[in-house]
Amino acid sequence: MVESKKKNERPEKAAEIAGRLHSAAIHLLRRLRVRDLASGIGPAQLSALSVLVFGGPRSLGELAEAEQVRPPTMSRIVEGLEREGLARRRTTEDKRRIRLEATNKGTKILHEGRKRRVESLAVVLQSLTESEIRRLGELTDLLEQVLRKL
Amino acid sequence: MVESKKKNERPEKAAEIAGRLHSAAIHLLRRLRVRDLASGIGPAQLSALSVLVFGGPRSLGELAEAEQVRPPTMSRIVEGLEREGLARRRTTEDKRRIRLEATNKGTKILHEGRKRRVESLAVVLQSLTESEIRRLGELTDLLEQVLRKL
DNA sequence: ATCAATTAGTTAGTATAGCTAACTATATTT
DNA sequence: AAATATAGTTAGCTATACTAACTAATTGAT
Repeated sequence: MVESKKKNERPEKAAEIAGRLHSAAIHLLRRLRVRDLASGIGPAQLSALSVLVFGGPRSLGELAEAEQVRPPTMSRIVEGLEREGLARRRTTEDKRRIRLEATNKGTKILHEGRKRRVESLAVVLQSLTESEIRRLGELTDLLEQVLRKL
Repeated sequence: MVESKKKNERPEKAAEIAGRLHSAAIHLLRRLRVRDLASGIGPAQLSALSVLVFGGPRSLGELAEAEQVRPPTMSRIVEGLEREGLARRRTTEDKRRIRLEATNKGTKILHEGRKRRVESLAVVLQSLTESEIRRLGELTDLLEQVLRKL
């Protein structure tokens, strides 16, 4: 990467940071995925389930949108969740729609799995100084803010 | 989330940040993946190719380790890259080993694809203030540092 | 009130990406 | 020379993604 000291360096800096963030996200998930597997539930199922648990019941289309996948993909993900007894489909007044909700088992599994999954990351974070942890929290805020605009 | 004002709140804070970072990483990649697809090359192939392009040639085992996947998985990823003419296998002195290298086409595709993929993120970043971008850069440093310990 | 259009979800078929187990071929060690 | 170890591949399974085409239900227009 060639460095530029010209006055308009913001776009380059933004692009560089974007690339590094992207790469960091890939590697973070690769490492945490290992722990996901221990719970016997895939990352897409886990993520969808967490929406139901933390965000409450919703339709398949809404869940697909929240998870940024197409409806057929979500249909299969839910199929897996249902097979494992982690979520259920409920009929609604509008008979085309379904209402998806987490079961007690799903809620429990999620909390346990989430803990295990993020545990190793949390361990590393605890080795940081108080101020580094705080700064990482700020990064997360900023990142969440950026994601809402994306 | 219940807030705690007790003196030992670091572990909780770390766990909470770990969870949010995990979730943010998932959603960041989901959104950027959409642009990946435009290049007709999957995310695993793209990521492996970028190691070859930016990090230079290496064996299959080394690449698998860098990418945190098992050798059979990398074998298939390379198969795809080779089929598309983006990388090639070369024999080495030790005839068990292979040397993987990016082709010119692979190098070119990667640079173009990388740009397009991260473009939408970079656009959003540019809408932040100068100081927010700088802070995001600093915080990305911190995240990379954490990843090295993970 | 009926027929067309829209909406919600599923099914079918394809591709990528992950795993383990078992295999082949080469290199190293005893 | 034979046993062991290492590097990759092959085979077979699962999950996750897509588009296209389907069914069923609702809404809208005539």
